[in-house]
Amino acid sequence: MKQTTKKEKFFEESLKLIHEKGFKAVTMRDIAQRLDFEPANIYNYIDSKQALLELYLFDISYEFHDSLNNILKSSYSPEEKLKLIISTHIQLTAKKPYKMALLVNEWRNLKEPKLTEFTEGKKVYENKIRDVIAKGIEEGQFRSMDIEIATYSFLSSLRWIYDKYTGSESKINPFELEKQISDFIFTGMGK
Amino acid sequence: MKQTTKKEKFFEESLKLIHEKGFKAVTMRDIAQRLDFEPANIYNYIDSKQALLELYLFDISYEFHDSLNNILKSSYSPEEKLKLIISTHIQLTAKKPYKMALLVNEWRNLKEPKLTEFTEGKKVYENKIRDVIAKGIEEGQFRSMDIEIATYSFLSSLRWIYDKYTGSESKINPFELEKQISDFIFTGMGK
DNA sequence: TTTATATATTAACATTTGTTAATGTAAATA
DNA sequence: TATTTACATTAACAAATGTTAATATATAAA
Repeated sequence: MKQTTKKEKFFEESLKLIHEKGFKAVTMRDIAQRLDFEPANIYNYIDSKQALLELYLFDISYEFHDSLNNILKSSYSPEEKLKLIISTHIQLTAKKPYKMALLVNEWRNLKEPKLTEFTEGKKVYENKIRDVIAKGIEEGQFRSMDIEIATYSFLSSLRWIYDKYTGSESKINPFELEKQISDFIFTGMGK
Repeated sequence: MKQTTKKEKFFEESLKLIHEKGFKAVTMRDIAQRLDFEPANIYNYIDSKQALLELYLFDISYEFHDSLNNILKSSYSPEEKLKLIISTHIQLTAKKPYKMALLVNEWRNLKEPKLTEFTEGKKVYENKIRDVIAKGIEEGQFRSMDIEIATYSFLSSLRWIYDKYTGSESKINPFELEKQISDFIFTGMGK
């Protein structure tokens, strides 16, 4: 039995609204209307519109960093690490697709100093991925290629996945998705 | 010797501003300030802020559709077609990286009926790509895989490329980029 | 020289938007 | 029962924003 259902509903519906219309396009009045109460009511739950975005973004961002760090701490090979990264990325995205969508599309709307904090974290994350790939090439598990482009390609192969878990269509099985994405990243489309 | 340099400068700088800050975040006063004149001046060049976005978006969108259609009309094999799509996509992106960035990030800010017109076109484009991939699998040029996921993966491998041609860093050679991306898409990262 | 075009300004407008103050009520807790 | 907590309202604000009207000037074309 959940408590404070109204507060939870607020955060849930606001998140979806921001995903649907974009952060800048959503007004406090939009949110209020969706929840069927007056705009002033929102400030019982959150200090400002910006704070709302920050909350969503840093919450999911932390989870990704944390999960990545745990994988990196392990003694798995670079290839196994990448597979784990793919796996946990898809699991997390399947569980929190709307926050993931904000992470991809709305971080630009952060204001300083939060914007810098976020983009620095983003760089750190990407560099960690790049290091795994670099090591994998070095050790001969991956073929020789441009490391930066490989990093971008790898990350972009994961970035669109939230799209499969937002909306009302039947959701794809995360494990099947993981297999398909893994195959694409490691063996490509060719035979 | 170019004519109407001021008008050209307006469209150029507005485009870059929208790319940097996002369409919603850019105000007419921002644009005016960048061009060192008064806001009212903008309306000598364009009817409205929305019209500006529409202009950029449908211009580049048309080029992509046109280029794709020309490739599809050819008698090349699915694999060769995909390679051509990659190639022309990168060439176009290298030539118009800022418009490409808007195409990826700002189309949501279109208003009806332009929004529907755009998203319909997007669907058409993606379906054409899917059909090429489906045919390639059917003919045994590509390995057996989920067609929809392959389509998303293929497209997402191309979607980030504008990032390499905006900004002031040294631009990567498009032909080298094409090789790297092609290799990633067709053979993956593994050996 | 006259005319048309491109480019510019000032001033103001109607809306929209995030936010606050003051206050009330129903439900949960002590 | 008394009191705190959660949830709600009305009314208004200051600032920001897209846009327009009226008008001026420099330049290029006729």
